[in-house]
Amino acid sequence: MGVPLYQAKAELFKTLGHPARIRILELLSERDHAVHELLEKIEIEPSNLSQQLAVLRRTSMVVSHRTGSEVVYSVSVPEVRDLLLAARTILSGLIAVQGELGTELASTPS
Amino acid sequence: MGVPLYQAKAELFKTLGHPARIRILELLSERDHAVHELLEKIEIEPSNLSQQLAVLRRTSMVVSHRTGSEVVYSVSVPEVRDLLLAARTILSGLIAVQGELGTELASTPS
DNA sequence: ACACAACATGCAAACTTCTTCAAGTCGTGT
DNA sequence: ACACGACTTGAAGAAGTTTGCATGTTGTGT
Repeated sequence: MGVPLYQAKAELFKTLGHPARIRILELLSERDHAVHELLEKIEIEPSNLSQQLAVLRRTSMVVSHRTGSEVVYSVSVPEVRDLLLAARTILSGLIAVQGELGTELASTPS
Repeated sequence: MGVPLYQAKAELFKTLGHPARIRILELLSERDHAVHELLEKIEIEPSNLSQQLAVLRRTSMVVSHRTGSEVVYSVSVPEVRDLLLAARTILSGLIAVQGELGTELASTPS
């Protein structure tokens, strides 16, 4: 076996750990987008977008192909959408937990 | 609204983007563990483990409480397990994609 | 052949994260 | 009160990431 599974997982999550890359994947999981379309929807410099796309390409999370003068990107594994949804669920769980912690702190008698 | 959702997601994933933290969450999603139990199962220095636990604590992904002389950690949001499973699914999807890419490259006629 | 649009790449500065060591806190047993 | 085990915290250097600018590459229209 090559890399331990937990390390591969860590690298996958690290790849997702950037706001621009999240937005890209959210947009691509709706439908394919050309780079200039992404550029319209994400506030970021073109070269920066290219860098972030390169990161996603290196991990094979997205693939690209030229169509005439534009380059179109798509997600390579549709389950990415599930991952983003699971994240959303956990996020609401987390704010609930943080709420509890806050309440506890405010209402602790001693 | 505070922080945009995609940024909160990115931070969640960033928190997961470290092998030790993945292992911790995997172990804790099975059952609660005291720090010295984690230490037996994860190859890492005690102070480093503490640092990683602190990261998970800051994001409220885990909570801790003392029981006598030991400190016991637990996951605060059980859905974390789903996220780890989703990651595993995507990972197998990814190696499949990478396999395809390799094949394509090897078999391209021109 | 030339100019232009659409992207990608190289690189350096600014910033963040990781790792380890030394020092500190908090219970437990004696 | 003292020593010890179980953890946590602070700090600093090493390592990795992010961002933007300048420069390249590759198609398209003229």
